[in-house]
Amino acid sequence: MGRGKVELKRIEDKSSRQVTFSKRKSGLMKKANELSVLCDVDVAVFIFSSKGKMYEYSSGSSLKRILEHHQSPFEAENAARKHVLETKQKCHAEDAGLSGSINLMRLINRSLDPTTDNPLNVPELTQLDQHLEDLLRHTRFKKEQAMWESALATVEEEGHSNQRLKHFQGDDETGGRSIYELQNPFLESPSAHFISPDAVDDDSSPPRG
Amino acid sequence: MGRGKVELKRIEDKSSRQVTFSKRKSGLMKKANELSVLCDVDVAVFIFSSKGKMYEYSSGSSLKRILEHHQSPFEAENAARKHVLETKQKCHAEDAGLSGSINLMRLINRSLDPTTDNPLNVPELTQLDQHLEDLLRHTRFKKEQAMWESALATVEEEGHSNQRLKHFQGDDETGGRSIYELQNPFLESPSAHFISPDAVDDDSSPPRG
DNA sequence: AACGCTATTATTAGCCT
DNA sequence: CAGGCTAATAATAGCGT
Repeated sequence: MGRGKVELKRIEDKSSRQVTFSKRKSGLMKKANELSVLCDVDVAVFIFSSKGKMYEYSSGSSLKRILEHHQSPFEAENAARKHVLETKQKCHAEDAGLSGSINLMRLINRSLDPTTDNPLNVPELTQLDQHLEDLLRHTRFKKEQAMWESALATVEEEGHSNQRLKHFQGDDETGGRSIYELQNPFLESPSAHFISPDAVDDDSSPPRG
Repeated sequence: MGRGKVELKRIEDKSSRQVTFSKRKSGLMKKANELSVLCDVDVAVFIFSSKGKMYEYSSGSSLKRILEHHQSPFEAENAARKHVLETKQKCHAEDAGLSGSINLMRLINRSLDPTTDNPLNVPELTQLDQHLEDLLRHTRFKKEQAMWESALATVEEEGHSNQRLKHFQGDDETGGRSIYELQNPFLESPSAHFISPDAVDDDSSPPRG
């Protein structure tokens, strides 16, 4: 929508690409905000320019409350899940875990962006720390569960092709011990990496769209 | 833009709100894609409906490579930073850490969404586990660093109002030991929560916009 | 609830300053 | 390069099916 139609391919001219970026970026964020308000949903938009600069929009409604109340995304999810299980209707508050994860994303992005102009402060880092810890615990639990299920499926498959199902419901004399010993999801090498935490400031043209 | 102008407030009629959501959601994602292609940037859009369902767009260019190569976002960030430090020009590949974090966000979102129709499988959970571990290490390093700086600033401040700066550059006989003993960022209680990892499947109408 | 159809409004490409 | 301007294209609200 302009003086001429435009085809969907990278704009080669650097100058007009920059202009188009600026215009369309604000357009996108306006649209995101409209969607959020009109339809009462949480929206987050992240844009990473080729220079590594991040631009962000997020409809922080329940977000800020979550941040202020120092609630972990896992706690929120847990509460949400309980609520879903209890009522299964009237869904309206249990998105806290999901929209809360927008906040987590923001923290992660800021923590990973070496060119950000406001790096995380200590309370934010502490919060991120706790969130990550919760998430890690949650992830490992899920992994353990998934591995069990996977192993169970395998055994069930084999038992099926051999004779009958007979998948240990209390009376297992199949010879092997138990599926629970097939793998231990918690035994993973910590995979250490080296870190060079110097902050880089190469902000020649700070954007403010 | 339609038969009538619309004001920016929540659409109260549930039906038309749903229709508008569907239409504008695809519109937003189209815009996001256009911005990504035309301006050669990475874009991610996350939408969380009030029912807790997540919709997502992301311009997965370098993303998939990162996922396939099993690269942690921290490694990516580290590599990116090195590259920035070395060349400081020709920025084009070092956004891997940032766009890579989009992938992390996707994993996190899927892991937190109890209503997703494709929960994380074991390789994905393993990958998420490692990413979170890296991020946690990174975050704690940053926190430690930030605490030191904070403490240093405090001491400097006090020294300033007392006499002179004199902030330990090797010859500190100020009486106290060292700022490094003021706080230990790694001493945090693990903050255990209980977990109810049942998967809930309440997918009455799976979206496909 | 999902699709098609316009009348309308919204966004913006190319210029100009 | 950052703002206006305007012609022109794009998105979509309200209907009908």
